[in-house]
Amino acid sequence: MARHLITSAIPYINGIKHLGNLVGSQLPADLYARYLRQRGHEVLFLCATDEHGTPAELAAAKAGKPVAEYCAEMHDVQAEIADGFGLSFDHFGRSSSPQNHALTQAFAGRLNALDLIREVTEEQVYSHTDGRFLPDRYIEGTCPNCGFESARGDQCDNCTKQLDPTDLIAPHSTISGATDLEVRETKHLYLRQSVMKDQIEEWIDTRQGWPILTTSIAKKWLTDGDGLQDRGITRDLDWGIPVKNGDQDWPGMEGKVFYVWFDAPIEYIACAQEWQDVGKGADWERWWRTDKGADDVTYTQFMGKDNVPFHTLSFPATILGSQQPWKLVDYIKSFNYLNYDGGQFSTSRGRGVFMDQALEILPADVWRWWLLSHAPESSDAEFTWQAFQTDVNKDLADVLGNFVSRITKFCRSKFSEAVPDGSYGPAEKALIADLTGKVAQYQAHMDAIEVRKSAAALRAIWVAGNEYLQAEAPWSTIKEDPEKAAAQVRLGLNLIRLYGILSAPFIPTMSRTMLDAMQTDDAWPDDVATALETLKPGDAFTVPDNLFSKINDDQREDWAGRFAGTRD
RNA sequence: GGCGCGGUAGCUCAGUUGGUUAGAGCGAACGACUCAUAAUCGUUAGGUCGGGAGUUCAAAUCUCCCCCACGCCA
Repeated sequence: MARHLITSAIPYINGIKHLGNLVGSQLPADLYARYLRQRGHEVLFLCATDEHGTPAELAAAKAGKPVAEYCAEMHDVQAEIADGFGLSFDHFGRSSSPQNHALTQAFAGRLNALDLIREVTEEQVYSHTDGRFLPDRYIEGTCPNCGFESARGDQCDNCTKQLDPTDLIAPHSTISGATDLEVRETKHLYLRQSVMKDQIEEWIDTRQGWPILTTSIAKKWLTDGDGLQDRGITRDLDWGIPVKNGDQDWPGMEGKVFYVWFDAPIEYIACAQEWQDVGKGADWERWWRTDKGADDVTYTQFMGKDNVPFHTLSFPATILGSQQPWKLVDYIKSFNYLNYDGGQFSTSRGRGVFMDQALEILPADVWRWWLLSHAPESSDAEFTWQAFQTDVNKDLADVLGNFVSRITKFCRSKFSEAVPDGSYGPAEKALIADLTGKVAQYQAHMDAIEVRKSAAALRAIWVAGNEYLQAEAPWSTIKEDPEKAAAQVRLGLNLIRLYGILSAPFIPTMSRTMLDAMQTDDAWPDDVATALETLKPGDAFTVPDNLFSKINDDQREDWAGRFAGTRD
């Protein structure tokens, strides 16, 4: 038994995430957490909402609510949806928690004491009407280069010229349209990542077997141009963690908050404190401090590729820079994007299926199965309704669901709703040998967090049951040799149990249904032969309703139209 | 413009350190079966591995050039 700390990239607070976000971090993290728990390992699986920053303030304003209230509500909404998808977080925290405030301030103080923070005076655009400094992308104006009227403060989308907000002709705020903008001097703190370049690079070089996607992104940021750059860790905003030097005030930084990229990953740690403080666990430092018991912890992070730089460079810079014995990540599993029907999912245009909508139209397990079996591991993946329909109908209804159905109904009609008696012969032994190999493959892929391959291996295990039944044909056997047929059915019922156990990380609800119907436990099959003897002659079972109803063409067309764009 | 991940059967994808007739699933055609959600099982068809040049006894796999798609950055 080992100890595994697992975190999923924390989703931003301003709205409900789409399926591409889900499959890029939370869902595969849940798959892995569930699997490790089933194998008997001690797991702490954490996630949270990322709540600070300008987008949260603007979303709250649009909703007409104070930002703290808005975030609290949206956190509960996201928590409920996560629960609906069966995401088995040990705790779903909030980056705005008191624990994260204190910890983020403590890290800043520590880094400052070690001379890894410097103050920089820079010019930023202030909007009187909005009453705030405007990030570059919230300023638009006419491009001085090409005359394009909607050039943004950081770049002109028309001629692609790199811009400063002060270059724009007739600049205005995209929040309010205000033109009463003014350039002001403001002071910010920068984390001196540049002096830590070698240390971080050295650390990354010690990481073995990371996905190419992960290391190539990290290396690029380390070596491109002038190498790793210092990065601002503060902003002129109201909503965030107040800048403090540990628990002391930071002269000159009054009214400023930490930049969201700095406090968000620290929430991974603070989340464990929250987990303890709400009474779900104890001794959180045992998971995070290598001097307090975390040296035997394996820490795995899941995230989309856009988050890789923060997890390979920024967060490690924070931790390494502190020179404190915090647990560093052991393995980063990163994902590419899921595209929607030939284009991108778009939150702003409401293109694609969002998590709440997905649960409205189909059970979570259906989404879990399809998304995980098509996880964008090696390259971007593509969601189409046509593929989704044929894939889940085939895999979940025809291969798995129908297997359960045909066995249980056959047994009920020819024997009873109890496991019949009969001993296994050569064909059964051969199947057990075959499955022993297939289960070993499945485990190997799950251990390696090869999501698609795991799904394929699991499916092959399901198929093996249908192959066996088709070859042995108990419906024929029963006419000449009822005892042999009884053995075949007994094996079939035990296969349902086996499938229920093995499938649980992917489709926990259907697995539960299968195991409940077989009225059995969910012990992992360390030995397949033994596992397939678990249901004994005479053990009662029930015939479950069909596990999954197929998606028909009308539904598919209806949904394809409904989710093509413009949500709400 | 620079960089990165890719470009393998109609579709979605596997193909470790270069080595026997390039694989899987879906879809298609045909056949078997009839317990089951008209489900299942089997067989077959389908690819000049984006294009070109090179290295090698041997390249989807290495090198160079080009094309395409996506993404990141300046």
